Amino acid sequence: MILPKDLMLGGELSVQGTHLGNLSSFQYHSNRLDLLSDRTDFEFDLNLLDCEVPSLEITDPLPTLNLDCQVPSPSGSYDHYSSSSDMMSPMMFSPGSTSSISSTTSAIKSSPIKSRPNPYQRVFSSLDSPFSPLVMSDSVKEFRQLQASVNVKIEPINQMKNDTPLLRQYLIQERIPVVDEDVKIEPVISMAVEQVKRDIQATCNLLCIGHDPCLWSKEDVARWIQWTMQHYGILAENPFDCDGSDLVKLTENDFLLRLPEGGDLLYAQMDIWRSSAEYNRSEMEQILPPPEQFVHSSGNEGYSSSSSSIKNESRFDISAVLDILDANSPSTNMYETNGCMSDTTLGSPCSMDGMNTSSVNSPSSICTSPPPPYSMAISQLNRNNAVNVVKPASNIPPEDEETDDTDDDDIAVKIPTIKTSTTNIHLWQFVKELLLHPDLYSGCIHWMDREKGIFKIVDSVKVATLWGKRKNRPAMNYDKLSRSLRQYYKKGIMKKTERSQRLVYQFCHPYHL
DNA sequence: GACAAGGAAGCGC
DNA sequence: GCGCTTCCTTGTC
Repeated sequence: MILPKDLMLGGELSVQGTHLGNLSSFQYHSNRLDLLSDRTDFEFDLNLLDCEVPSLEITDPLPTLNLDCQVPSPSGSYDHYSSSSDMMSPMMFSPGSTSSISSTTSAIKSSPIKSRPNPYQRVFSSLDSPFSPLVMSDSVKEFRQLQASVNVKIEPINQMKNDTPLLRQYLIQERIPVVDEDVKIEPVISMAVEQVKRDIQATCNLLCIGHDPCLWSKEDVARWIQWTMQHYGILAENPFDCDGSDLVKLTENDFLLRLPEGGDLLYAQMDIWRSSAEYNRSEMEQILPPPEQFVHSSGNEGYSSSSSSIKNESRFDISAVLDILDANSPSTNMYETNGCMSDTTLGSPCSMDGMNTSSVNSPSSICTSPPPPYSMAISQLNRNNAVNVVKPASNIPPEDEETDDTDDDDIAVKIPTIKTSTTNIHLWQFVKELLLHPDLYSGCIHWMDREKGIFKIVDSVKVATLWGKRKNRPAMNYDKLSRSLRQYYKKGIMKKTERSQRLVYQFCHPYHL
């Protein structure tokens, strides 16, 4: 179940008269109910029950909220909502999942539960929950004792300094309790902001667009729209024929008018990007002296250009910092384990069965989104930061620097790649890149079943050649490339197709998304 | 012959 | 250590 984004929690949580702290969040997962307060985290295993889960009563100032959820049956499960998903991949719900949640709360009614990824959740997916869960599912008896009633008194969340819808959303979804004013909120804000930056940076790298939507060209907008729609499974033509400055002026209604199915999601994403850009601007204004002062203090006339250019360069300085953060992120490791992450860990590739955990998706019901396809690329940014400062993410692919005029180059040049990710890109990412540009590469590789991630290499020589150019391996051939692809079988990135077919490979969920 | 599958060693980061 | 790259063998089509 997804908490409506405008539902504010924070009131007292008591179970059978025992005060358990202030409720920060509650969630239904496929097999458990989580109640989270600022003191601890209660987890109930629904599989141990043959009865309905306890009802939650939320009293003033909000209307009563009655959640009447059925224990999952073998044929269905509750919508799954986990907090550890990886950023660059959409979190999905199991297509077969069902939910029987009824509510009398206006907030809930105004926010119908949809089997779609929550854009806010996706963005903030990679942060660890600050809670150490207290698992109480070992004993049915214990649960039955607690089952009697859970009374939640809701009190308005105190206004936070620097509060923004973005941060509030993060606090709620990442189970970070909203507390009294005297509690330090800065570290939490910092975490949220850094995570947003990291996610956005990754997307920028992937799409070769700037961080600030206001500065996007029409092409940038189209690229971002296409990418976002694809990741949210929105099947429609891009209805936005405008540049970034016009895009950011659109309201949610404007988005919905243009895109009734999914316009709200796109708007939410745009809102995040816009907020982040504004935050960056304010941050830069604090960090950077005025242009004139810059010139005076540094003596470098190179900085005497317009303030906008200075901001632009600074933006990439920040990227370098984010790269360092990214390099230290546990997300990569998460992918490599079993592909699934718990709610309290960072995203990993998981299954689309349960929405969940960041980063790309697997059959397990716990995980959710795929590992960020750009993680490696980002990790290289720091090393190549100098390049970035001079030439921010551009559409100039590595091939541009070569003098080779072969047809392959002509094609490769069109691929929007990032200089910094040129040689560190993973093969599966490269393959996806080709697959995502059927207009350019359908002649050598194409999807056979996009939903299942099955694709066919039509021209093995060309694909290998392109890969070799990207990796600066002139001796690359299909034999070597296919060997690398087969390595992905063990890693869970790809799998053998049901029926062995020549030159046909299949991505594991959710790497193809 | 082309390709699939996988072992093994090596390399660069 | 990871993610390939390279080389190799064996088997299938």
